[in-house]
Amino acid sequence: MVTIYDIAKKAGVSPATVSKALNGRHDVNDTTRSHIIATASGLGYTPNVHARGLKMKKSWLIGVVYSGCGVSLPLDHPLFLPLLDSFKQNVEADGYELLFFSDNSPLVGNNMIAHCYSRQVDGVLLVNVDNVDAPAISAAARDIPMASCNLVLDQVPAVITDNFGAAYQAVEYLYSLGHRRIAHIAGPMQKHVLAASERLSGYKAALAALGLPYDSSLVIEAEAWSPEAGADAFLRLPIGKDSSLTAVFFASDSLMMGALPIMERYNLFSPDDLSFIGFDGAQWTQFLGGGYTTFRQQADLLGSASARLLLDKISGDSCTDIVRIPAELVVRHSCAEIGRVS
Amino acid sequence: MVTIYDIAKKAGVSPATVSKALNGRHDVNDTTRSHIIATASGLGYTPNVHARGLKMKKSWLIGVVYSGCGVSLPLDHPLFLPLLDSFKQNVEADGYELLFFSDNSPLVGNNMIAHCYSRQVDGVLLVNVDNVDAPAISAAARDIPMASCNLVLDQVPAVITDNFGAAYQAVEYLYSLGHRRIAHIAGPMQKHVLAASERLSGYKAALAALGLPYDSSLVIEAEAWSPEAGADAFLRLPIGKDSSLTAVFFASDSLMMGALPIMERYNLFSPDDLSFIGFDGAQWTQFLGGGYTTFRQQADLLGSASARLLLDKISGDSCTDIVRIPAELVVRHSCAEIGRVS
DNA sequence: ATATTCTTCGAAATCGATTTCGAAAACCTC
DNA sequence: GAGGTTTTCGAAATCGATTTCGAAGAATAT
Repeated sequence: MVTIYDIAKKAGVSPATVSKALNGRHDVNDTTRSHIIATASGLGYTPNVHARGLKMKKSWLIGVVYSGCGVSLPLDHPLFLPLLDSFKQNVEADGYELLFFSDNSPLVGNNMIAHCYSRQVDGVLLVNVDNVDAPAISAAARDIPMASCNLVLDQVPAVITDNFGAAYQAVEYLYSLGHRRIAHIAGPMQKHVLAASERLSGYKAALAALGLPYDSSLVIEAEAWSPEAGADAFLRLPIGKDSSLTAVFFASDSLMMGALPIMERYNLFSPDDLSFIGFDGAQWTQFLGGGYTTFRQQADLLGSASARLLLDKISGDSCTDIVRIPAELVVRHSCAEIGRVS
Repeated sequence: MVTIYDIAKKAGVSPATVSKALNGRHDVNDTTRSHIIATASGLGYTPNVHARGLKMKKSWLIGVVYSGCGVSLPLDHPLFLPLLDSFKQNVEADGYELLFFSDNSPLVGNNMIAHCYSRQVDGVLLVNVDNVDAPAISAAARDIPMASCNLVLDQVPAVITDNFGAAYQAVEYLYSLGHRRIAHIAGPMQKHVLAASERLSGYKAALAALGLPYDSSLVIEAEAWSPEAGADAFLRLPIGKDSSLTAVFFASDSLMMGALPIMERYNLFSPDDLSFIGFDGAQWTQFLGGGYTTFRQQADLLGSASARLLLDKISGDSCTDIVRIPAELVVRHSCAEIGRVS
C-alpha cells in the first residue's frame, strides 16, 4: 500500500507537506504541490481511511439501519430501494458512504447503537424499521446524528409521507365520483410507524368532512402489510354483487394485491363492481387490470429530504423535526364513476 | 469515547494487558481478565475500528458494488434485496459488515477499485452490475478478494442461476402440455451478464432436443428488462385468436408484465389463448390472473453461495470458479394443456 | 538452596494521516 | 542593510489498538 511516506520520499519532501498538499492547505508552494500531486497519482496513492478516521474522528460513513427481522415492514417494500438510492446519491455528494447494518436482535436498539460507536459512523438513517427500542434510540440520538424515514421517535428528525392528506384525498376523490359507502383496509397499527394510523385518521376525517357516517364494519385492520393479510381482511368486508359497498381504499398496494384473487373467485371486477385505490405506487399497479389507481410515495423526495436532514444534523445545524412529503394520486382505471344516473 | 487506556487506568493494568484480555489471549491471568472485562463493560467500551483496522490491516468490511446507473438491470430487481439479505446474514456470521457503494461512472471499474483500496475492504461482491470495465476488475481481483453474482468475469468466482437448465425445462414443460409453437421473449444480450443469452441457448437446445424447428420469428430480443420493452417485444409476435402460436416463454417476469395490457387490449386470455411462463418469481405472479407460472430464482441460495465463495477467497482458499444454482419451476395456472383432443 | 521453566504482565514500537508550532528562507519597507 | 513580515516547510505529537520481547515473579525440578 502506498502511503504519504512513500510519496514524501519520492518527492523529496516531508510527509507533513504531502498531507497538506493533498488536502489543499495554503501553506505549501504551488510548485511543490503539483509535484506532490503528480508523484502521488504516479504511485497510485489512495488515502487510508482508517488512519484518517482515527486522527480526524470522522469516518465519512453513514449507517443505514433497518429491521432485519421485521415482518410487518418487509425488506422488499417497494419504497426501500428507490429511497435508499436517492438518499445515497445525496450523501455521496458530500463524501459519505453507506454502511448497511441491520439489528437482528428482536428490538432495534442497543446492538445497533454499539455498532454505531464502534464503526464511528458520522450519522445514522433509520428506515424500514418497525420494532424499535425507542428510549434507547432517543437517548443515543443526543450523541449520534440521526434521521429517520417514515418513523417517528423523540429526538430524531423524520421525513414522512403525508399519509393523512393522501387518505383524505382518496376519500374525497371517491366521493367526487359518487361513492358514498367506502371501505378501508387498514394496515397493522404500530407505535412509531404511523403509516397505518395516519391513513386511517385521514379516512375518518374525510368521511366526517363530507358528512358521511363512519361505519366500523367497513374498516378492517389487516394483520400485516402482506397480500395474504390483505386477502383475509378483504374477505371480512361485505362484498358481493348486491352489496351497497362501492369502493375500497387499501392502505397499501400489497394489501390490494391480496384482494385480487378474491375478486376473481367471486367473479367481481374492478372498477365495475368495486372501485379500488391502493397506496405506494407498486410497479404492477401500472400494468395490470387496466391500471390500478394508487398513491405514489415519492421515494426520491423522501430520500433527498432525509439526506438533507441528516447532513444538517451532522454539521450541527438545528433542523426541522418533521418534514412531510405529499403522496401523488395516480389516477388510473380502477375507480368508476357512479350515481350519475339521474 | 472510552479507550483501552481508560480501562487500563481504572483496572490498574496496562493497555497491553487490556487488549490481550479482551482478545482472549492466553498470557493473561483469568482473574485479571474477568476484572478487565467487567470494568470494560462497566465503562461501556466499544473498540475503535479505525485504530484496529489501521494496525491489523483488516476492516471487516465487504464492499457491495452494483451499477448505480444501470438501466438494463434496475436496482429494484426483485432478486436484489433478498439476495443481499441472505448474503449479509452469511458474512455477518463471520463478523463482516457491508459497505454499499455504487460506481456512478459509466463503467464500473477504476472508481470502484479506488474505493476498495481506500476503504481497505476485505472483499468485494459484485451484484446487479451490468456495465463493467472487465479488464480493470479482473486485474484488481488479483489483489482484492472478489466474488460476483449472475456476472461472469475472469479471475472472479461467480454464483449464477442455471439459466440454461431452466429455459430448457420451460420448453420441455410446455412441450409436455402439448405445445409445439413456443415463442421466446429474450432479454437484452449483454457481454458479462449471461441471463439473456443462456436462457436463449436453453430454449434453442430444448427445441432441438425435442425435434421442434427453430423459428426466428418467434424469438424477439427485448431492448431492456422492463415491462415497456416486454410490451414492445410481445407486439412483434404473431399473436391473435387465429395464430398458431400457443405459448410464450418470457426471459423475465418484468417482460411478461408488459405483455398483460396487450393481452387485454386484444381480448386474449392466459392460459386459454396463450400459455405464459415467466422468470424470477416476482410477487405479483402469485396473486394475479389466477397465478402465473414462473421460475423462482433462489435468492437465498445465491446469497449464501456467494458469501461462501467470497469468504473462502478472503481466507485464501482456492475456490470454485462458478457455482450454479437451479431455478425452481413454480407451476401455477398460466399454462394450458392442449392438443389432447384426439 | 540453586537452577530451570512457566506464567503473567508492561514498555515501547507500530499502523498512516493530520496538525501544531517553530524555524528557515524569501520578501518587503524605509 | 537593519528590522519586520510573509511564505514555505518539517519535526514531532497524536489518534487507539495490537504485538513483540523482555522482565519479574511463581512454580517446578534437581
